[in-house]
Amino acid sequence: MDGINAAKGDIPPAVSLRLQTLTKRADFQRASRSAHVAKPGFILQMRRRKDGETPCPDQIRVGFTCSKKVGNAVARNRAKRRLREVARLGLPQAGLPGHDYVLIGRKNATAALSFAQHQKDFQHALDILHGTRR
RNA sequence: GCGGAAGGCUGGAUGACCGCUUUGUGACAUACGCUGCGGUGUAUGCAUGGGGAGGAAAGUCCGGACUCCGAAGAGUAGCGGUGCCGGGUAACGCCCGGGCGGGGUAACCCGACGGAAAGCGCCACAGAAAACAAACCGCCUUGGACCGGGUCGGGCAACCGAAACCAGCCAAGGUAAGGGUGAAACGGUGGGGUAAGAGCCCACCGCGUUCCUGGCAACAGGGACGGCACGGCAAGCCCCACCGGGAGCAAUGCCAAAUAGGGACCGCGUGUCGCAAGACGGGGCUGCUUUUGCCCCAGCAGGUCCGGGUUGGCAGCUAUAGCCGUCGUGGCAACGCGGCGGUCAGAGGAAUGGUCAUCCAGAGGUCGGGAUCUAUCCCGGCCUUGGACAGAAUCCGGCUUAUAGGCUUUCCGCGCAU
RNA sequence: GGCGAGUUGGCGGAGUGGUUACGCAGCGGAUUGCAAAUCCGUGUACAGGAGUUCGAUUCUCCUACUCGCCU
Repeated sequence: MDGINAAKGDIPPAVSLRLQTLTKRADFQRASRSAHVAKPGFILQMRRRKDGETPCPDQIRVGFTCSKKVGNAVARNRAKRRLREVARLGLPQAGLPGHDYVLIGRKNATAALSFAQHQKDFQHALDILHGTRR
């Protein structure tokens, strides 16, 4: 273990409430094979990580992605920014530790729907995935 | 006032709450490293201050900087590019000025704009002929034969004979004016000339050669001569002039981690003198040659491939061929030179934002008023709607492509008034 | 991000400056008691836009889309 990775592993538990961003293609592919909920503005996927997969087992990780169907680079980046804001405001309180979440942007709707509607849909989708609502 | 032409600038504004990234400061907290135990370095958090997308950031079409390939020097073969002339520039296929050709009433716009008498190739169909010209029809002359018409003679007539007048036929020759075609037909128009014709001759135009004048040049103007000889295509091959070594920041260098530090093949190769330093010689180094240079000469180093591992971090990485503003100066201009002031994103699955409110452009509807022959236009109120193209990825200079609108300068044509 | 290649009927796939082959599929007919196989016939294409040329699928430029390689 090098010094940098060792330092990350010793971070106190309070810091793990922060969201970490998914970057690896493999993580996205694993998430796509697990449970998902579709909303007009986005698709939410959730996966429980196996033990020992990351140094910090209680961390919530989240990823954002948009296919080329969403539009050009400006449209894709705008969709990802809005989804990132939704996750930043809602996920640290409502998310379960040790899980990976992936938000997928959809054509037109992600940019067009109101922000309050997105937040409502996000909470609803989380409730379904966590099993507290059918 | 209407219609146009050429540029330049701009590319929503303000506020509130919540965030991201970079950087300065702190003597604050946590972790780790070093320690001479005084400290010090790095990372993270916290507090506070500053910076944070474009005119095209795009396409990757050109030119460079930079890095590696052998130090990127010279010549040459091949390949690729550029292509009127002069200037600007680090350089360019870019920009400016000029020439020539084409378009437009004009302002102005457009042009891959060297060479087709160096050579090869192609020109389908149609047409007589598609490239050193030739001669199918036609026109003309001469000769022959005498079927037809006409003429003449004989005969009442049928008919017979003569001459070679007309048309046709055959042969020899002249000619290229005319000929359906085609993208393109071997100078054009007019006159003379001729058997018919023809640059055969003349005038003008076009073309070519040569001389003079102006211009740095492209080229322009004028004179003399020639007498048609020279079709098109070079974004077909090619010739001429000039330019270019190849690859690209996922280049390249360093650190850490991890695996079995593994296997196969190729190339070079055992030199001489000297105690040594070194010298000589041999071999290798981008298609080839050459100059200098580098490496090797006893087992080290080099190359290719296979198998396995990693998919991390740091540098390169953002400011100088700088750029921006302003003043002076040289130049028709592009641009150059000098002074002063300012300094301008550096992310890395990728920040530069999210939400809300108000305002300003804009569009639509409606109401009221005014102008006008009408179409319509102007002013004010209310409601609704609504923001073009588009996101840095090593960095610069260009080109090209996409783009709702708004502001502004100069010029041209027409109409009206003076 | 950088570099390179391609686009021809419904599908695959040649081609070249002068009317775009061929195979499979589709449709119609023949054959058969009915089908399959076989035979005959038939329709449908040069990614889009400019330029060069008498003429462009081909040559040149721009635009759009697709695919591959490089850490």
